[in-house]
Amino acid sequence: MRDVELHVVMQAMSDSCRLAIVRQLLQSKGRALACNEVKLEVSKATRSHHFEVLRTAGIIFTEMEGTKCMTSVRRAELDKRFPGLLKLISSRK
Amino acid sequence: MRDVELHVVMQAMSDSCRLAIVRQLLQSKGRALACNEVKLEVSKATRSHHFEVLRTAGIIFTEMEGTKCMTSVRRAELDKRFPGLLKLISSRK
DNA sequence: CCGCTTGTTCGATAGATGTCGAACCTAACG
DNA sequence: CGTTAGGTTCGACATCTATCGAACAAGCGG
Repeated sequence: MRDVELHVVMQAMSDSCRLAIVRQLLQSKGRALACNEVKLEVSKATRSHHFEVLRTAGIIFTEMEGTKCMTSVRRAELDKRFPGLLKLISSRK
Repeated sequence: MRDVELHVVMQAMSDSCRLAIVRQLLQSKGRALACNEVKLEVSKATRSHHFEVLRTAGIIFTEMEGTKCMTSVRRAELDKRFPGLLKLISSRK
């Protein structure tokens, strides 16, 4: 993930669905959420797709727990590589 | 421009060409640049397209001066609406 | 007035992206 | 073991996007 470029991250965050996902994750104060717990108005398939994009961009981290996949934001890594990014995202605009 | 959403800005910055444009503008310390002055490895048409996208997203501002169009970043507005964004962009990664 | 410089616009094209339903997979639960 | 719940994968599709060359427009400099 050290080689993720800014434009890739920007690209990942350029969709309002994905922005919503990350914002909800950030709001859950470190507690990982199951994909299902995130409120979104799209189908299962689309939802899965968006999580995949975020994962590929190095923005989220997913850990399987039984049949659920618990997801959280890679806060530390992102803050290190792109300081200010998460703050920017969480300030709702 | 008060109603530009973050995902629109992100979308605009999700292309490495456009990121390069904004970075060069930021580096020119407030001096507006002609589109031509910005170093890019794309055709005139494509270049024009990218400037248009940035303009629409409210990121740059263009003023005609003879046949040239002098462009600069809308620093103040962006800093106000999305604090940290420009810093994030200019830190080369 | 002619040609050059600077950009814009148009039409075309190839590739990426968002979206879905349906089929599938795999743990957990009875 | 059969069923369900949570996700993924697979086409399919429509839309968007980046890119280009060519044609156009509009100042400017001689």
